[in-house]
Amino acid sequence: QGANLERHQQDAYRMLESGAAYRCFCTAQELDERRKAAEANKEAFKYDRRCDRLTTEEIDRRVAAGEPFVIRFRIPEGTTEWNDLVHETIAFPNKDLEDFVILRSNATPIYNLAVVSDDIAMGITLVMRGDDHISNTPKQILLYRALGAELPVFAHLPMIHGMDGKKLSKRHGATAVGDYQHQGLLPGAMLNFLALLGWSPGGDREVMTIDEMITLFSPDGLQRKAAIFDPKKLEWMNGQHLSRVPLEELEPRVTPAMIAAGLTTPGDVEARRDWYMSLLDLLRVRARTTDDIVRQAGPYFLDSIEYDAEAVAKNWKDRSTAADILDATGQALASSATWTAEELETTLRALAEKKGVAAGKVFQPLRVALTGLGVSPGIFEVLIMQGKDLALKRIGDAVNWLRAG
RNA sequence: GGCGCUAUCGUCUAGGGGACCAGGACGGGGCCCUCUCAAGGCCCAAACACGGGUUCGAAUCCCGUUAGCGCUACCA
Repeated sequence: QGANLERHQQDAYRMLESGAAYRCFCTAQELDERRKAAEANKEAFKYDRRCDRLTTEEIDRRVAAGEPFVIRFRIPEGTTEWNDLVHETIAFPNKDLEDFVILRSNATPIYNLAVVSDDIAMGITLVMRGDDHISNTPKQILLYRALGAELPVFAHLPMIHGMDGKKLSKRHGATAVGDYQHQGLLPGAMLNFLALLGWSPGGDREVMTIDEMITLFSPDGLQRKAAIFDPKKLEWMNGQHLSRVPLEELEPRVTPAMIAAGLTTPGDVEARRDWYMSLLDLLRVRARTTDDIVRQAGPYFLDSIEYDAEAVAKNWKDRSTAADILDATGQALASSATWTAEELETTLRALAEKKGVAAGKVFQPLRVALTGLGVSPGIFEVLIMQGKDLALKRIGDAVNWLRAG
């Protein structure tokens, strides 16, 4: 830090000595007043270089008197232009630039000096940043030249705007990346989504892994237009990644939330890892975030469940009918020997036929008994994931609950 | 105000003079699949900002207008 500051100061004084910069004794208040006056007259304010006209004696006298000063960079005549990696040629007439401060009166550097000085020191060859820095670029180029350094290549990427069309920033629409992670978004999905705002591999390619994006990348695909951040598409993108990512990769991103929700423990996950993995595989299909997975997971871990009012109203409309069908279902299932999807299906469909009702009239009440919800993965998969003991217990509980009410 | 950047469906975009009465995706609507919900499949509505050029021919090239955004500090 101290070494950097020292270098910044040295660079500023180097420009002062070479005549590329000069001391300015105008105070912030004075400048502010002149700026306001100009604004009142509807004139564009630009520093009038009055301190550049000071005589050497005058400057020496004021410095010796301990008067505070800043160092200003003197904009030369001409035009400053560069070949931007994404915009091609961008040119600024120097007359529109003003003699900007590079070193404050407290001897600390202003941003433009600091970046240039640092980038030179670090040997930076490519500067990629947001479009909002385009107007800083001519000033920085002039600084590179005054410092006798080689220019890096500049690439100005489009901004990302919020749904209101305004620039997203610390002050506007800021969401910490950690928040997105807590919302159950996968890093790969976030990166994929963000990459597509401002870049396209060409063609119709959209869902990509990080490695794929890297191999597909080319500056030609860089966009010039600002993009609007659409949370809906981000969510969709996350759902895509959720279903495609290898299970082993997904597991560590879900388990902490599962544990935090009190559904399981590290030891439990370890003990029945195969079962746990197939549960994740089953639930991720209809999830858009890892949080969705956690929300759906309750019925497979908890001892007892709550019945969703809506699901009950819809699928257990008539309590005694529901209790009877569930009772019969429980009995049919109890005699199942293999507990495989095929056998379960055969058993339940046979039951429906025997009762003279559509299969759904058996499946839906069962779904509520098993999960408490009207929505879940396929009923046979639920039965298998829960296992015979738990499933039969759930059915028994449901029958009791229905007959008690 | 000055300067700069940008301009294809609501949104992200493909497109680089004829292959475009403009393709894909999100979102919306409908259908199929189906034990529910997703996923998946199929279909529909939806765009080249405007005006001038250049050219045999412009979404594509040039100019202007308009609009949006950005910058305009002893902030970064």
